Amino acid sequence: MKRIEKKAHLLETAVALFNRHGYHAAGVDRIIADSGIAKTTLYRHFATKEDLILAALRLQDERSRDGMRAFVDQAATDPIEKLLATFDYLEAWFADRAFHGCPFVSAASEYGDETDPIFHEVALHKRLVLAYFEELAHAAGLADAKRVAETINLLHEGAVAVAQVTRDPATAGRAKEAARRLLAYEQPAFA
Amino acid sequence: MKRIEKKAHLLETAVALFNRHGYHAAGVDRIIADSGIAKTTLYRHFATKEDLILAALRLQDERSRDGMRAFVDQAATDPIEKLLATFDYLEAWFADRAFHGCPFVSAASEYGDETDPIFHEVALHKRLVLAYFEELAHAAGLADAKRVAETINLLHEGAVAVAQVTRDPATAGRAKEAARRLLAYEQPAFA
DNA sequence: CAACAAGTAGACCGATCTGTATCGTTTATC
DNA sequence: GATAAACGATACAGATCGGTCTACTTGTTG
Repeated sequence: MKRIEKKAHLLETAVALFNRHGYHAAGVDRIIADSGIAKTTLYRHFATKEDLILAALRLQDERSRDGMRAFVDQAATDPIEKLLATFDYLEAWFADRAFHGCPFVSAASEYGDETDPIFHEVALHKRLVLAYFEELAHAAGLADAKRVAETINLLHEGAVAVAQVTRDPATAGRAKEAARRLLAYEQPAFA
Repeated sequence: MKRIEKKAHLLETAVALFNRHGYHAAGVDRIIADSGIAKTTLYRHFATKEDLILAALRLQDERSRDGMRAFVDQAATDPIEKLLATFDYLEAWFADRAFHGCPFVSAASEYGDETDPIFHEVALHKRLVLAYFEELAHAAGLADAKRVAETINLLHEGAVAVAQVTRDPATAGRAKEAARRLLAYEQPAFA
């Protein structure tokens, strides 16, 4: 492994352990043991464990939003169908063995103080995801794009929470059907 | 404080700390410090911390389901209106200072192993809540009560997750409106 | 009142936590 | 090939973790 890859490898290991066991339960000792990288090296790249958590969240924010956008763009061209395709992206995520619920919601549970930098990072991610839904709803020419985006967001978050406990990827499909029925009755902006 | 109340007081303190800080972060030492009860007494009532967590979850399962049922029964008589009233119950919960997301989802995040007794307790609670929605949907005479219940459940879980991060009790109202639109197009069982 | 159960305070245990210090080795770059 | 930065291995520090133990006090109940 090249030196430049070590930081990335540490982050990947941390992400996996944080998602699987939680942020408090996944200790630094375990992260270095699983990654095979020395503790000194970890603390050279990340000043504290909190820094490592923040970096893990930022990585997953970027990766999940880029991934959803890429998935949606190749799945559909019609904006309404794109909104619905976001649920197919969810289904693929749920089917992944590594899925253990939303890492951001989990982080908000363990660091729920609103002044905590970790909570702030979570809130930022959620705002950006909602903004993407709003972008799609606006592109679909819907009269109340913001409200539609909030509803889609509710169904997304609900599907994630339900799938976390039931381990059933089909949960995404049920959320998609609810979204389809709701979208069927939405009015276009200039009608 | 009567002796018999000490166990209950310990549980209340534990519930508050678990919800505020998470299950790993809320240590036994802090629970006894906040409750003002000796550690020996805690371990007389609860063999391990895991037992305490399980008891905290069972208490909240019972309390939340009984509370929702009571709230709904006094809020409406029509079964459809009862389904919608569950979102008003959510709104009151979100407005509570002590609200920090769903304690069961948080527990599932920190104890995500499916063989963990804590995860099992979470899954049980979620099944019972879903069964209640199904009971209401069935009473409403809806053709596909199970699917309707799952959709209501999705909106519930979504509202909780969104409110955990946004701290906005009005989230419940938005979920309620989505539920109302969906229910408006549902078919009765014998029509 | 006697007797027993329950509660208190706090020392203590071994394990684990985050983070640091030491020091020899590897790697990249000029 | 020299130099400097990065890495590895490991010991260590101080705090905290869940949990036990002892010795004493309080409360309940027949």
